Amino acid sequence: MAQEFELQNFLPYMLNQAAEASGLAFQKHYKDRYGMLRTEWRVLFHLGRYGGLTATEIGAQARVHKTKISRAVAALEAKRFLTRTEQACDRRSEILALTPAGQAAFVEICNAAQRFDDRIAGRFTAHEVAVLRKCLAQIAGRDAPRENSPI
Amino acid sequence: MAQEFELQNFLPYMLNQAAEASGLAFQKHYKDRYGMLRTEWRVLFHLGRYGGLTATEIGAQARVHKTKISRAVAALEAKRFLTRTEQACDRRSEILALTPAGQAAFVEICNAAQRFDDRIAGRFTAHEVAVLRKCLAQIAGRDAPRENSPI
DNA sequence: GCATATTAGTTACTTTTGTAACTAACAAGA
DNA sequence: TCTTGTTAGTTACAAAAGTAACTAATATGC
Repeated sequence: MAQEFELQNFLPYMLNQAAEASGLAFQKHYKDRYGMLRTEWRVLFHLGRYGGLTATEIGAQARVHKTKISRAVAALEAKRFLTRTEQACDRRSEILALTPAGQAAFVEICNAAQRFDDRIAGRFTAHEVAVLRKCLAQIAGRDAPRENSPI
Repeated sequence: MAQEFELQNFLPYMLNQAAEASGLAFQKHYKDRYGMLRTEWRVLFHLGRYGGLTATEIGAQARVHKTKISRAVAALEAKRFLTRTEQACDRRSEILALTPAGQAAFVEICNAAQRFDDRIAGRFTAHEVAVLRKCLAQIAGRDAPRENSPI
């Protein structure tokens, strides 16, 4: 059995290669352009898309551990892309919101992402893309304990 | 445009989530069981599958940077999973080969991988899996400068 | 009100990875 | 032979991610 096994056809390996390749290519829109890390771009996205949120809310939506959120928020704040606002009712957490500069970056990166996605999808038929998305969603949803796994 | 963009439907994001979920689930077969990192398992695979190779040959086949290979080889050697044999003709490189223990681990992990792959594929129709593999291979192949990128 | 538990977030420490510089061995041309 | 260049691999240092422990604020049960 092990004699016929090929890493090239192993789905987790193929997924990893495809994810790395596309992720690496997309980096230029947030890393090269703004010096952001992936988690920073994700936090930026959630704030841009859903408005003022607390760090915990972002972590829950993005399924990212609070440590990573904390670091990303600090980095975005240093870049003047977001501001924190204390809440009177609960002084433990703060509402995070994008500054105009953060908003601008959000819009630009989202537009680039949309074009990037279109470009990948353009290589396949509509049916193939539909199947791809369905399979990816399925695989991401299952097999993933996820609650607190990617810390 | 940025207003409608959804990270959940962004292919690089979906690929990343699916890769992480499946990769995390498969880890137990090499990390929990043998304390190996992913690159170690990949090196083990190449040696098990293709026999004695030098570090550079593995790196070329697996598209992994020599630094990562070097560290993986050292770790596998410490676990007594491989041995190095000097070449008289070129004393810069050494032929790497699995020990019986390394062979055994290779066989066990490959078998687990085959079952794991079957289990994922089993959630979809044969046609869907074919489309998925085709798309993944395409995406991994393009968009990837790869030569020396993931160092 | 007070002890205890929970929640939000940060900080410290460890492991892994990225990047670059380095040593050693070989190759090739003057 | 003696540079100069290339290749194989390792090591050193920096950046990032994982893990756990921590502080501060709030909630809960008595």
